[in-house]
Amino acid sequence: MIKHSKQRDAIIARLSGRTDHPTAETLYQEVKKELPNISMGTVYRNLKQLASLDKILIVRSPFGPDRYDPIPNQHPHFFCTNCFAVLDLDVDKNKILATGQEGFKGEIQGCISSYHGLCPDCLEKLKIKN
Amino acid sequence: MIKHSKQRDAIIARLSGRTDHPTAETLYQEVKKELPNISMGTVYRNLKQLASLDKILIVRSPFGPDRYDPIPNQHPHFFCTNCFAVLDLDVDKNKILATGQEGFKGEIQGCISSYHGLCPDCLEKLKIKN
DNA sequence: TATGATAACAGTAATCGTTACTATTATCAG
DNA sequence: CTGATAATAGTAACGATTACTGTTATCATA
Repeated sequence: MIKHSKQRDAIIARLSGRTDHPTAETLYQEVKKELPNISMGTVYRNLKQLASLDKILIVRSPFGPDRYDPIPNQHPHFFCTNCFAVLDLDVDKNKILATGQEGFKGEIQGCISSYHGLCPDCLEKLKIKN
Repeated sequence: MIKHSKQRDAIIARLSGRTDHPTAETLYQEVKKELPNISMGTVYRNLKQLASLDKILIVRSPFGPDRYDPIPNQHPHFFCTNCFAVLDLDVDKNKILATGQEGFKGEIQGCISSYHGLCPDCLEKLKIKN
């Protein structure tokens, strides 16, 4: 049975609406301003709980620590190798899932596809430089 | 300048030809039988070096520790949520890459797609049970 | 509105996978 | 052979995350 907590509220409030996929550390630092005594354990515990309730998404980064996404349904992400930004990509997931299933005898339950390279901003900056 | 080492040879020998995507720990335990004094640091160092020379592939698992693949070119993997096996999948990578690029203003340099679910073995065992 | 069960907490210690450090050893070009 | 240095074994440290523990907050029921 789930009980209400202001810590969890604050974490959700900080995460929702964002598209920058913050880390647990970032969320911790930000929520701390509002609730100075909150601890990392609380942040991790709640993020994990929210993910298991399909309210948010944990995005495993190929580089650093996990990132958190307020959009709960699995979707592809783009990881900038230059500035480490994480962007949402609009890819037809079903198309990719279908691609994977061809000739596979097991049961595919999901697909996580991540792209990497230079984000639009970094590409632009590089173009100006050269 | 790269110098030859029997430790590296042993690691390559143990990994090549395999399709089970062992962890660094597994390789360490196995190579240890041949070279009892080898240390984990040596295993990690060499695996990393080999990957940077595109001789092997580091496969980041969504569950546990990294897995290592003797096939050096990036290709999709299937992760069994039941037995944690990692399988190679034969998917047209270019198709997935193309899917990602639609309308994206940055520069996509690569794509890693991983599938998860039940591997053929686990699916079969589950079918027999029910 | 009390009360008791327990979910959630803060603070801290521990864990896991991996990387860094250091003094020694092995490789190899000249 | 010899000197430069890549690679090593052993160990310590690291970052991200999870587990533990005693206390506090929530909330269904009385």
